[in-house]
Amino acid sequence: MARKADPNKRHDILQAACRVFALKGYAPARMIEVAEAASVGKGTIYEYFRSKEELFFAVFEEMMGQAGEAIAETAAALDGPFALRMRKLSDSIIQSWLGQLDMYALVMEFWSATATSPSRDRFKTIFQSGYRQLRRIVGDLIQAAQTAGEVPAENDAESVASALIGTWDALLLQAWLDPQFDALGTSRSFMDVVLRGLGAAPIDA
Amino acid sequence: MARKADPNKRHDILQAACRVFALKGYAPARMIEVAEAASVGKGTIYEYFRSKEELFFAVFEEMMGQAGEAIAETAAALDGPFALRMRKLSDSIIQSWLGQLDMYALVMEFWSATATSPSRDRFKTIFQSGYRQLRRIVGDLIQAAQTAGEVPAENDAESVASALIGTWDALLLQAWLDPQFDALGTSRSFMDVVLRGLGAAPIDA
Amino acid sequence: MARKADPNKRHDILQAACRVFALKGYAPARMIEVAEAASVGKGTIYEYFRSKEELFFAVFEEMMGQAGEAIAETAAALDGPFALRMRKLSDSIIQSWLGQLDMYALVMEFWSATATSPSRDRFKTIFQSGYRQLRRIVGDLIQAAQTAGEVPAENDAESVASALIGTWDALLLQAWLDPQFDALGTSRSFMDVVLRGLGAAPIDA
Amino acid sequence: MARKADPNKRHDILQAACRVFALKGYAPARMIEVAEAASVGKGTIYEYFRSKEELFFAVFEEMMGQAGEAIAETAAALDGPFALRMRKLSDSIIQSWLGQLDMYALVMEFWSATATSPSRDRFKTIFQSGYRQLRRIVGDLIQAAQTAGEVPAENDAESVASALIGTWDALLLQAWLDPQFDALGTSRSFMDVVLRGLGAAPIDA
DNA sequence: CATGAATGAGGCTTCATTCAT
DNA sequence: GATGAATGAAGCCTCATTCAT
Repeated sequence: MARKADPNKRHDILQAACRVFALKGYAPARMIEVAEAASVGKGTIYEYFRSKEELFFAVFEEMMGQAGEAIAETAAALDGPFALRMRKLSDSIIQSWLGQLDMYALVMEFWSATATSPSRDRFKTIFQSGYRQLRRIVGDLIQAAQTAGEVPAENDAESVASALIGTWDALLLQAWLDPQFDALGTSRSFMDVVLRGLGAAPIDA
Repeated sequence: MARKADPNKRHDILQAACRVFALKGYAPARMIEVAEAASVGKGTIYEYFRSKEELFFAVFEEMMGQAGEAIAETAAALDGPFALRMRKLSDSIIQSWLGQLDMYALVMEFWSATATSPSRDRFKTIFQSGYRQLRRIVGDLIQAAQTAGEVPAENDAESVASALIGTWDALLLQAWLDPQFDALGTSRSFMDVVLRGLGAAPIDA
Repeated sequence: MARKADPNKRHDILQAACRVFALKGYAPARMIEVAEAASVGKGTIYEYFRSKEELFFAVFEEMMGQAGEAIAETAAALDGPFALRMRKLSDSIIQSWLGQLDMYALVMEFWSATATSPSRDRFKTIFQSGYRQLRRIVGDLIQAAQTAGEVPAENDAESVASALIGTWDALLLQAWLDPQFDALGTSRSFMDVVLRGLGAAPIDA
Repeated sequence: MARKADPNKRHDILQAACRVFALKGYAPARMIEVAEAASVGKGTIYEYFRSKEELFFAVFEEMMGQAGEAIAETAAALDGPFALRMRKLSDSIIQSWLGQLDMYALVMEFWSATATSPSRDRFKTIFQSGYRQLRRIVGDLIQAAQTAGEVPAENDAESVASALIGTWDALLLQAWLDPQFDALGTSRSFMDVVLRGLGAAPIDA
């Protein structure tokens, strides 16, 4: 990824591409639309990105990186009893995405690219490492609670972590599908069940 | 009379399109590939489907319809105590999709179409009704157990249903992303937690 | 022109083709439209006509033949003084076409085919012989009057005939272009001038 | 700045399209042929014209505009007695078209488009205004002569104008149909008759 | 560096024609 | 003979990419 002179311009283009890809999808998006959205000439994009595909991947990397950082920061700031920490993490993830639900279309495009893009492997790798990171954060949270004796150790922390991540993902998907859907409320109700299943002390008791 | 219309031809084309779209994705898929996969002429596709878009939507409808039927059948055949019924349903869904994991790429194309296709609304409608159906099946299962006193009524059946469905979805996604991922095992571990959280009697006790 | 068994069906198809070609033009007309207009199967057309081109040419031949016959009949029935005969012929031609002005679109298609069709020569030949026939009829009318001493012989009957034919043609064109245009009145006014120019006694004197 | 837009390119394409449409006709003409004739890439045409249809219409507009201008100029330069002015106008029109008789095929395509093109109305409008302009020029010429007492006022100038225009049109058509046909001689003979009919003093007397 | 005019590969789709029934 | 399902050649047009300015 040869970065050219003006890093601002690169970033502008990335931002513009993000909006355009989110709105139209990868294949239907036109390079000219990205150029116009970034207020640059069509040729300028190619000064910063080798191709449409490359641009899309760069958007993907950027977005995943930011999402990962945001979660890592949130996780690092967690405190209080186990159930509360889990609730906070869950709420934070759900809420941050609810605040930019229109970006979910973009996530779908990323998944699609992971399935069928000529460079699907790059997409796959990033997605996998993202999942791995998230799984580790959640898994560590549970294991720490198990080690600390806050919850019994009988459950497989890894599995629960994987499943919870999936649940968040999917609740956001349903929210995106149906604006009426109460993703936050549903996630809280469900987290209560899961936490009880894990043997955690209820939050308010 | 002319060459009698082969009543299977529409279905053959649909099958072929399913394979091609799954393999290449909607936009990169070529009509000629579908034609060749179906062993028909390029023009023949247009005897049965107005356009590429229409063909894709038909594949979507067919697939969602079949998936819905399969789950409805499975749900109708459930018996035994609550925890077992849930486990059976979960296992059935996970296993049936694991058996055709390559079709998951297609599901992602459907999501992508739902986000950005010109006829996204049609996709959205089908997806929503599919989710609604599944939510009802799972929700009814839980409520029946609550009514029967098998589990306490304190939890919101609807929320748990929504979340569980999402979890299955997302576990399969992870399995598709990483062939090493044990979706079935993870789902079982997680279901144990959830069932305990719901207050259900353990399966083997 | 291999005529097949059922001459009625051939005629039906010809009629249908005439309507369709007049309405849509040669290139935009679809064989299926002709088939439907003739209430026959698409393949049936090919039992009677080798190709679309051939069908179009057959329509052309038919139409030119009928037009030629009609004019010949009219001409044969002319009587009275020269000016009256000319007026009658002129009126008859103008009126018969005004009665089927929508067919004028078809004439334009014929001209177009004469210019650019792969078999333009066949079209050209028919058109030329049609013009020749008409020129002879009108020319003979004038020459007969010259011979009979009804008008002076100083003018070139052939030239006047050619020009008059063109005038009728073009007045009908203007009528087709603009439904307000009074082709009959214009032709009468003009014929008066021409007849006076030829030295004919006025019709009403 | 990018490669500077060649201001002639639009015109070059128009010229090329003119040749190709004249030679092959609208429907059989291929965009690639136009591109090659203009020595540009296929896509370049679409930088200047939205579609094949649009290109064709542009050719039409251009041609009608030029023809109109040419006639207006000729008309403005007319002098001498009435009969001479009419003769000059007639000769000028006939001769200018005889000099580019191959363009007559294009005129026929325009007529055809006026009859059957999806945008026939645009064609119709242009044709009508062209006819109106020409009718006014010729009509004014006659009326001026009537006003000046050069010819009696008994004839309808408008009608004669309409008919004469049609006659020129149709004589050129016959010339195009048959290269042997002497359009100029015929038009002169006929003009003599018409002028005599109008009561004009003979040219050479 | 930035630009946008020019390009042409390639896709979707149409439709005249064929031919099995 | 009549039919219409099947076909594939061929065309219009799009749009990512290039490169002269």
